[in-house]
Amino acid sequence: MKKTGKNIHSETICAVDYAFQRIGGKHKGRVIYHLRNGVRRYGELRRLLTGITAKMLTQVLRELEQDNLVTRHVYLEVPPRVEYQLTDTGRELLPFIILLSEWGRKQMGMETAVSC
Amino acid sequence: MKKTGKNIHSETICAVDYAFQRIGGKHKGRVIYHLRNGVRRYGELRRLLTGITAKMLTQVLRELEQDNLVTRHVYLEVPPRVEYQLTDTGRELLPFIILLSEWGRKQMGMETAVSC
DNA sequence: GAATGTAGATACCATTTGGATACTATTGCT
DNA sequence: AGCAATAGTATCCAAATGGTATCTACATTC
Repeated sequence: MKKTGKNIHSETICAVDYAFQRIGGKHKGRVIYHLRNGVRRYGELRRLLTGITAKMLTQVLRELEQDNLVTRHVYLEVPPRVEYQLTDTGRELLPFIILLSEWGRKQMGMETAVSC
Repeated sequence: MKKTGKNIHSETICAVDYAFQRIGGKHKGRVIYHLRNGVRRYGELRRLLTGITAKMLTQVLRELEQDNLVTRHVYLEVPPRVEYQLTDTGRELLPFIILLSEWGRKQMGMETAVSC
């Protein structure tokens, strides 16, 4: 519970700002990118997104869920299973993320470039 | 002078991360957006980017300059005149920013939507 | 001589964000 | 009984980010 106040995009007026608030942040783009091919389990994402801590991954996923960019599906099993998937709205962002990653790859120089 | 260390994208390996480091942050997208039609003076940008302080605008512009996304042209006049412009690399980002702003506008609902 | 305008710089503070570490619950496996 | 696996929480701390207020230089204008 984050105090109170401007947690959800408050009164943004600028569409560019608005969009950046939804996909900005350190890891959001990368999470969306790794959901590009469909369903992923929590643990899978954690292994894919090297350098992210459990706390951050959870936090980012929750924000994306609240933002209606991913869905979270909990299976009542033990050990637990939770699957994440892009919503239609989230999928609409994919072209952008993918193009951006291509731009990034180009800028980095092909040697160092890694899909992710 | 920001301490020392990982100021310039350190050793990012992920192209998505890399791209977000270059255009992420609270105002970068919007600054790029407002440079979409060519040259802008510092003061113009400040008036266009409502809600940004002089400090932040300067900081963002300097980062974009270091990142080779904008050029800074100082005229030795009094009162001073400084003009900013996108580089070719920066211009390559425009399609994405514009698409993103369209996505944002769509998401916001047309009523509230404002170009910027 | 004082005020105005431009494009900042600088110091200081508050908030936000991110990270390290340890901990939980439950079942199956050995 | 003890351990592994999954999907997290909780707590505390460090760093990054953003904001406020004040200051500068210099020519022009009042």
